[in-house]
Amino acid sequence: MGGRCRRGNQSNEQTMSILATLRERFRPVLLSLVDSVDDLLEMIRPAQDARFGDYQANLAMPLAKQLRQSPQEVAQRIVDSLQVDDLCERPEVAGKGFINLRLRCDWLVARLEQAVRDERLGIPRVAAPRTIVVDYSSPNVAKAMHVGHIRSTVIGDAIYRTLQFVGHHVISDNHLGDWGTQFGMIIYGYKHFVAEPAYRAQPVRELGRLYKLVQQLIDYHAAVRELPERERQLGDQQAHVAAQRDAHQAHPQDKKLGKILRDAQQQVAETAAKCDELRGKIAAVEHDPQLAALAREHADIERAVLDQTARLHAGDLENLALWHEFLPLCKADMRRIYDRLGITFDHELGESFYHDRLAAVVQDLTARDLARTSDGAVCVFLPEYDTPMIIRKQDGAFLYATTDLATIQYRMEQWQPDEMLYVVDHRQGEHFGKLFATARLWGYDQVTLRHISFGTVLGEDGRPYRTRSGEVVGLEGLLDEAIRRAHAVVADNDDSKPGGPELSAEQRQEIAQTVGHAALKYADLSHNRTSDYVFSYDKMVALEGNTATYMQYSYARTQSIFQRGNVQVETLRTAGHRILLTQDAERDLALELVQFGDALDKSLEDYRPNVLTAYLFSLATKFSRFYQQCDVLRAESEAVRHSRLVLCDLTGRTIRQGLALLGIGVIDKM
RNA sequence: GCGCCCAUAGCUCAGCUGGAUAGAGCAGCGGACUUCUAAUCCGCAGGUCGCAGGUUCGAAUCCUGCUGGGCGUGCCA
Repeated sequence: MGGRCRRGNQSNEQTMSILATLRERFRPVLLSLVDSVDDLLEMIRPAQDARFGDYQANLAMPLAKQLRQSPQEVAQRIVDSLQVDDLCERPEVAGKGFINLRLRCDWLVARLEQAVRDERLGIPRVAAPRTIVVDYSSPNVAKAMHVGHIRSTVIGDAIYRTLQFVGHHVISDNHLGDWGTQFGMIIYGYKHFVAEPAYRAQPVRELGRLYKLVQQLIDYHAAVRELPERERQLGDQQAHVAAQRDAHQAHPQDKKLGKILRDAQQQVAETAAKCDELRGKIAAVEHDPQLAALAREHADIERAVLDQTARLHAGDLENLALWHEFLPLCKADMRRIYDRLGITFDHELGESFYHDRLAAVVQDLTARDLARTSDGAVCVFLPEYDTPMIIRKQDGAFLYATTDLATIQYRMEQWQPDEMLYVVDHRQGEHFGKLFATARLWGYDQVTLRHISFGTVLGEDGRPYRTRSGEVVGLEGLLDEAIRRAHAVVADNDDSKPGGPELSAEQRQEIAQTVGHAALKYADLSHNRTSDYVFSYDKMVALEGNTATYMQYSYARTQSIFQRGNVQVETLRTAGHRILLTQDAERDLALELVQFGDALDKSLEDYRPNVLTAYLFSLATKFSRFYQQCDVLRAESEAVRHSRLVLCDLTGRTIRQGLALLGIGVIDKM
């Protein structure tokens, strides 16, 4: 072969992703034609259709305009002076001026043979590592984690792992909600309602019950207060609808009136639903004599809870002691779930950590004239927003925004990051917009602050995912169910193996865990993070098509071949076997393998894990086809057999590595 | 009212800063197990890319308007 060092000492091109390599080859050619070439280089991309080769450059068309020549002519000029003969076949100009590139087989082979010998599969570390803080998960420790926490946790973890793999200095920080009203609620609940034996037996469970109880009582009083106003509103809106209906009937063809009527009707429906909800909350308490009694005794519970919170924040010894007692319990409980998911953080600096810095933040912003008092609250007014960011309430309390500012300040002092990523749902977009704008005014204008937003997890009815009774779905139950279903499939498949079952009960259980957790994570990661997605157990654990299981299955097949063939993988890697790409399926697989780096680059471009899942799915598909069409162990010759074994090994390693970056594990046998 | 987001095949979704005949998976139909795991593979069928204009050599992609939906909107996080 010998082609792999053809350009040897020239650059680190050997390890660059293919796209980057191709772009560097185009750069000098384009620079000889025009001044600004970066946008044009972006127009080199993987071919959409195999008929157009492996890569295509679409830059001749826009260039033709500037140069006042025909696109075909421009394309031909570029091709004529393009130096790619070592890595591509002769480039072709096609259609309206597309340049089609097909990689040479010997170049592909050289790439692969290099990857075989490299622990990192030939993926280089970035030349200029950045320090990046990734802020994700961030649950309220006082509440059990629920379905709403999956996306932030899983997406954040995948971004963290991927950034780390490509060589950045990444710091993960779980910004726990450990200091807010939730703790005031628990403290109040503990002081008034605790069942001591239950607390001694299962403290977190009892704290959870207290939290819910206090919440219910607060909701009750709020509902009692709010209902009359809502009913009055409903009456007004119904009268409005009646008036609009008359108007509409008088002018049935007037579209505007029709729309006004529909809007009014919709408002009525919304208000009616709201009233029902409030009545439901009231009824739930009043129909239960014990709850009703508690509600009467604790008429002032809302204010009392705020008071407990305020006392905690003010350093009240009793409340602080309770907080110190509860927090480790809650955190340990939370840790259990993270352990199951295989997620760790470099730091868990919760809201409480920043408590001492909040007053200074407000003071500093005020001193710099960035904040001023308005209606008794300290506000930062921003030109691009109608409403200010409030950093201290009328009553003197600090807010989420204040803590976030203190957090930015701390992170900048402590870690001097180049970038901070907040993996938080899209509803907080405006909050982060204001936060970042304020931070920049405050002087943090060098760091890149980014809100990595994501959509809501919906139920199959298209509404935010809830249980049938309307409660949020606990994360732990979700995991259990995923594993239960995975187990059923694993057992079923094992039972139906041609040679009879191969797995022990323990193995099945272990596999079910890996497969179940993977299914849950993958369902999330494979969707574009910015869109809402419909959660479905059936789809998630379908275990076929574009799922983690399909990849895990592909991986298991690679390992199974080694086992059946008694192949020592270490020996295989060091033996220097040549890779032979004779069948289409082999070349397709080879091309896909070599594009791992491209996939990582693209996935990180906009922090979209679904780019990586799409790559892995495509790789697994190419492997399945190869597996189907090319005998490995019974290959026609030793040379082909070795070549194919090496391809299997590379595929297995790439799948394992790719899934690892998504926080998903593999199993040798399933 | 204002602001942000969304609308692509029966269903769930991709579609990268505008590029060649819009792609997957599921569901449907038809094939392939004496075979390294059939959790697979091959084929067929299925779309006026919400509607109407505009920008351009070229628009699912950019702009405007409209329709339908979601979310946010001064002291929650």
